[in-house]
Amino acid sequence: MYELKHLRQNFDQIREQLGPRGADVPWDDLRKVIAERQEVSPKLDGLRHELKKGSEQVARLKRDKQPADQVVAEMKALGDRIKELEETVRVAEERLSELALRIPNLPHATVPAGRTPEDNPELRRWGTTDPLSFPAKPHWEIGEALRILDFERAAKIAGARFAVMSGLGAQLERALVNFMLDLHGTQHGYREVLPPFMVNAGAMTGTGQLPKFEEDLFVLRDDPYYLIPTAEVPVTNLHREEILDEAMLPIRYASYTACFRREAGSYGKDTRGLIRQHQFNKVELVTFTKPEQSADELERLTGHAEAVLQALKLPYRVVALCTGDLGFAAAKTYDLEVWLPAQGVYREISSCSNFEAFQARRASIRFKRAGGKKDAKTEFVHTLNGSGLAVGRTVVAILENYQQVDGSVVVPEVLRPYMGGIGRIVDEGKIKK
RNA sequence: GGAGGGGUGCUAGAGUGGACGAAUAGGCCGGUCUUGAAAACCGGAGUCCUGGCAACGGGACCGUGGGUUCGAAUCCCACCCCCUCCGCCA
Repeated sequence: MYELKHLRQNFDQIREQLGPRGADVPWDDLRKVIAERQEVSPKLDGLRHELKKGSEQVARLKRDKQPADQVVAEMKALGDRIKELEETVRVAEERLSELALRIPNLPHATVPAGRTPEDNPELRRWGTTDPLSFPAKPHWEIGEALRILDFERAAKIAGARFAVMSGLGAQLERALVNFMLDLHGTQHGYREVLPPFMVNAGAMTGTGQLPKFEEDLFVLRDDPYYLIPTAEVPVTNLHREEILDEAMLPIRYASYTACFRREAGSYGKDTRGLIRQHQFNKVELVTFTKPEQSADELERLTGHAEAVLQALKLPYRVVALCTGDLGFAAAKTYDLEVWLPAQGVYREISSCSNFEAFQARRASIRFKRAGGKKDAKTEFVHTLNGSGLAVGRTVVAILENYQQVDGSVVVPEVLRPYMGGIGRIVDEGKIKK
């Protein structure tokens, strides 16, 4: 209902501001269904009012031992009429939300105009990208040679786009998760959350994955659950259908989860290595703020993700997504791209977004101001999230940036306490190639 | 998976098919009293849709969805969730 009201009151403005982003939306159908609902709904309320009065009259008559047959007959007819109208309204509202849930978010005013990723402006760079003193190898070659990454056996037990990590590779992954959670928890003030890795359709709708992107999700065959594509889904939906106290805001969560993505439509892209997997680990930052805080919060959250890269001494740059590259639910997004020397490119390792009230409206996440007037309405919170960071891609960056001429990989200093003091990954030689 | 018991407001917890948007208690907010507080007393409070500048109206909401009825928190059906016991299990 929130969606419907918002849409009805801002219909033309939304349509106009969306511009090409709203190209898929059947605006005329929408307008028609909204009008229909607006026409029938008050009628229905009126009839219900009559029915209520009539029924009260029946009660009074019976109490006074008076005949009520005539009123009962009238009310029966009225009841039938009401049932018809209820069906009409139900169908209209169903159709309405079906259409309305496919409308993307409006870009924030500060989002740069553009059509493709090439139009994304670079905001800043950190670290140096001097070439190595020897030819840089891609991470899959490094990992397979060290026997910490095994794509062949992963294909045997699962399929394409899966990896097995073992030995110090598995330890590196685990060290990164712990390091990131500790950093965000202790230094940055986030509360750690470990949610279910499967959710229901309601949660997926709340954050915007459904109904439009069902083909990107893994679905269970016999139970009504989806595997989460990101911790954003379970963690944002933690407060679905809640009215929060103003004093609770901002709420900041850091959450490790595995993430599952079908990657339908990306055949042939990044087929080698760990870049694009069906399952990967990620530490996600999710925050809820008051509307006036969300712009600052996005900068802050992005900084927290950057802090991980800086601590690991991995070179990166920050780009702002242009209007054409912005995701469905986001109002504004910064991507963090880490330097990969083998390909000589920056690759996305974190995406930090402000969704403003888009998800809050869908998931009904509201708050009430404390000092407000008596009749103050509830307001929608703003939701944000960002990877802090994608763990598999961080392993990629470490393998490639910390590789040595002898094929070993130096462990970044901040991770050593998490790896029993080990400073270098070498081939342990225990597993047959 | 089997058997039984439950889901009511911020919480606990009542609720014979009609006076129930819902008793009562606690908590919360405002006030009186007090140097201040506590206690006591008085008062106030839900969410959503909708009409109206407003005052103030109308409607919906007792896990969810159907059904019976003039009328459902209350009766019937299905589903979901929670608790207890049994089975299975990391």
